[in-house]
Amino acid sequence: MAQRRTATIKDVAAAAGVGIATVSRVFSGTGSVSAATRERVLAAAGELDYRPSALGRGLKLRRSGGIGLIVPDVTDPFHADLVAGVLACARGLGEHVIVDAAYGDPAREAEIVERLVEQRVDGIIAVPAGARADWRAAARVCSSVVFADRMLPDLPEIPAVLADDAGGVRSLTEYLAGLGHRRVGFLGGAPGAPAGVRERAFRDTLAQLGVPVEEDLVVAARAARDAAYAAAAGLLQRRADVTAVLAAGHLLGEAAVLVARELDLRVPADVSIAMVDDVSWAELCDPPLTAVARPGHDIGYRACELLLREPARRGRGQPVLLPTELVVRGSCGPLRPARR
Amino acid sequence: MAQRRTATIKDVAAAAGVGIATVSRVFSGTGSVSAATRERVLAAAGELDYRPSALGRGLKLRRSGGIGLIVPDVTDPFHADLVAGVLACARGLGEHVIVDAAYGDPAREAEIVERLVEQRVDGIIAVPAGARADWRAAARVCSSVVFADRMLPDLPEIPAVLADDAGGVRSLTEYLAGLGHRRVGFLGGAPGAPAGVRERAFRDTLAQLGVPVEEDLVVAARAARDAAYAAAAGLLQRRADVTAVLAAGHLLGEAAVLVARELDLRVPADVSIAMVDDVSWAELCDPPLTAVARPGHDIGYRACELLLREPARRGRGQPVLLPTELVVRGSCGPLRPARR
DNA sequence: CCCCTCCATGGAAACGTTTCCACCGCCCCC
DNA sequence: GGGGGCGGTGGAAACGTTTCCATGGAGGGG
Repeated sequence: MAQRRTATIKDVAAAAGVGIATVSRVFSGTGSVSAATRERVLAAAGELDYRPSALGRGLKLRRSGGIGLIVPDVTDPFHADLVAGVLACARGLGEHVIVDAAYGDPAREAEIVERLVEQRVDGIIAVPAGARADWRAAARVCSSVVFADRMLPDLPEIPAVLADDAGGVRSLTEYLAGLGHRRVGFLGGAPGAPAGVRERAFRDTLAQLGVPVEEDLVVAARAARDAAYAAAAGLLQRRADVTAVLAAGHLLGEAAVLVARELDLRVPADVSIAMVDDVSWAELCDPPLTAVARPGHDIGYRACELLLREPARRGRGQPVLLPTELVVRGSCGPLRPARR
Repeated sequence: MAQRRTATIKDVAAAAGVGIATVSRVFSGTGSVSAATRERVLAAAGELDYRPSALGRGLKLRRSGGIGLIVPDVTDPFHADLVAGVLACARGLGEHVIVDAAYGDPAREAEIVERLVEQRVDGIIAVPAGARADWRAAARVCSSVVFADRMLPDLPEIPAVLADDAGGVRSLTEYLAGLGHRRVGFLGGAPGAPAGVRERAFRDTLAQLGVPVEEDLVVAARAARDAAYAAAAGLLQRRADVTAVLAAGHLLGEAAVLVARELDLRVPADVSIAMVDDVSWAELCDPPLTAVARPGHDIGYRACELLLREPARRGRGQPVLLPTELVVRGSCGPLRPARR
């Protein structure tokens, strides 16, 4: 039982009195093997505690049977959802998933891509941080690439699965405007960030509704807690006349809630707050936060499907857009006389 | 540039006019190669866009250069932290990480272990769901196993890295008792769950403080949102005289907060609430929740270190215990006259 | 001036699979 | 009754590395 080394296909073949080709056929399910022989092979394999080596198979097949997944941060609830979606799909297709976090650093991301290529992964799903990694090379050398949640303007040819952020922000903006708000603050992502879609949607929707956009109310912050807090604090202190805040991400929403509390602003009596990303704490807040849910799990699942099952549909056409959903809770109220 | 197939070590050797052994030495850093030759090899490799294949190397070395990580749910903030810790450590050691989620299902877990063994991972880190997976076999066949956050009583020989849950619950219990609370409800994990440590610590601490434990106040719930909610609702409705609730996990804490709100109980005026797991929403709650922080990131990091760097220290001795920290916020107040 | 050592290098044998090919009976159909 | 498939099987050649071993010089000490 406690054999010197892990059993190989050769050992099984010898033990079962057949050729290695036959053992291979039994385990890979290809070709034809008589029932009796299969039985014998399986028995021998069980006896020896044999597990086929993915390394040997991978070398021969020139693919590892796994995919790579790069997210900015596994700790972020949205990205965690996305990871779960990829895992769910990959499991169904018999692939394992190598996960890594790039923390928004293009250099780190490039390094991860490099490593994944060496692993000869069957494909890479990434929430890309930047164009520094040689995505094209990765796609060419050994695998295909699908972007999730974000796409890179420089690389339109790489397929992507995105949430309909523009639609989400539009419904949020319309909702706030519908409540009578005219001076709505917008907390957005970093200036150059690909999330510019959300800011554009905000501006467009307001324009469409005939509400003038005050530049002063649109602020941008890096995707970090401190930056988000600073941005929110800056906005609410500078403009005491703001009656609603639209946070374009859960970190920004968190900051808005914290700053409002710090400034003793009642929600929604003094300010209405709404955000993008319906993370779990939105419901725990007091009052519960109105938010736009973005389907992180589905994005991951779909990206994985696109990568592994639909090579045909990849590469041509527009990114896949998944719908968002407005979840109205208690953090937004009708316009009241300006505070102060 | 767009070569027919990805370049191999042979192609590089031919292009550089050297033997493949030399190319191998250049890339693996072993043996000695003259500077001039190294230069030539690197140039040729660059020209051909060569990446060594981890598959070939793995086959020869009989290890894949990756480790497996099994958690109940990547979406859970605590486990996400743990994953991040493992990733951080593994990256430093040049190993990749295959992540999968077992959702508390021992059968699924066993299947994942099986797959990881086939991948010939260098080791497995698991937050184990049960003893159904053949952990011993996994450890024997190809890799070593380290448990994180939980251990299995049936398998004391498998090394583990845990949070000092007993200590955390003790400080929480003492804190509540110190505020004068005598009828403290305890929301704990499923009856058979390994988290029994927490319930025991609760009972022991109370006993030590001379506070009698009322069985009626100690309830258990499966690790799911609905079960947690049901348990919390049951407790608070059944015993209106409870003045404080200790939730032994963030899902249970969430449930307690929601139920308290549902029942129109003011926190902490009517009930004090405290929980294990200092997840990010604890600070966003109103009032912010007092909690015991468990070092998820460190647990992951340490488990990975133990697995990859300290094979000597594995196997012998007690599990590694990492300290917790009581974070006092505003959700617990001094005892007041019973509600009603 | 010779021998021993050491560095730089190449050849070749693993590592554990899959799969092409060839082979052998057997059954079925003409 | 003979020939042509065809199901079942084994041999052997890849797949891309690492590494042991052998070889050939160069240099240094006796």
